[in-house]
Amino acid sequence: MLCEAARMRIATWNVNSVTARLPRLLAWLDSARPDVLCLQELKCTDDAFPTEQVRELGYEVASHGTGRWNGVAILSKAGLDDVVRDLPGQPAYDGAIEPRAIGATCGGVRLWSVYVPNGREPGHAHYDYKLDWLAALNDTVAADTAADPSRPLAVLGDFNIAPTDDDVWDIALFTESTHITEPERKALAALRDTGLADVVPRPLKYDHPYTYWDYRQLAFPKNNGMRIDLVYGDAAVAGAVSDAYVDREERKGKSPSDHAPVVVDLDR
DNA sequence: ATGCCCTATGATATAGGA
Repeated sequence: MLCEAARMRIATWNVNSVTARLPRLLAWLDSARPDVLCLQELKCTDDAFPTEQVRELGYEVASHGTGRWNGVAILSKAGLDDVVRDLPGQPAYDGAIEPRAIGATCGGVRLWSVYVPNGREPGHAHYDYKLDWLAALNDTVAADTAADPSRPLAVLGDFNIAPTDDDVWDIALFTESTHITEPERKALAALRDTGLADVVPRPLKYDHPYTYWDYRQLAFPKNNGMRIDLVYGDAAVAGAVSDAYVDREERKGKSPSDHAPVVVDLDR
């Protein structure tokens, strides 16, 4: 059960640099007014995170960033407790534990903001790292669930996996690529086996709820997109969903991220 | 118009993104 609020809007957004996206981020928070926003690809240190400007809009901030790459955060107007940085048992890459996960409890809901490794290409060390990382995520979800089975839980973020062939604009172009391989999709299936469900958002336009469009080659106007930003919720969360959508408006205009926010409304 | 890649960095290129 959601403890503190009957209604709660949660969202996730890979902003591709929180500094470069700051004007759009602040405007979007002010208009969409999520209770909780999970961010990925901050590309800044915690010291450089625009904490004060986000606070002025009523959000508490827990960020986890080390600089040039990666970085995740949770912004909340519904409380921000029991913050955990990194997954327990998170694998290292090239000797470093990268800032790709942060967990917190907001309004009685356990939430994780995750930026799953890209994988580069099948067979690359980064691809094995991606699968190892997903296994650690699975263990984290299982442990969190075991710790308090009555507490709703959701994982939100950039999973860098298209769950089905329909989640990319042309599957024929992906035969040599990551994001669609069986081991990656099996990792998602394992996550579902822990009791989570893929909360599929509705698109605001066209037939597929893509969340990412490359900056190049007119991908957005052509709707050459991918659904890789996902919300995985347990039965309590999935059962409380009253609406879910991709805010593709945020992919338009001046200086957009290449990802759009995914918004999920919960109503018990 | 949704419009032909973007970001941060010991920066005059490069790594990474997906």
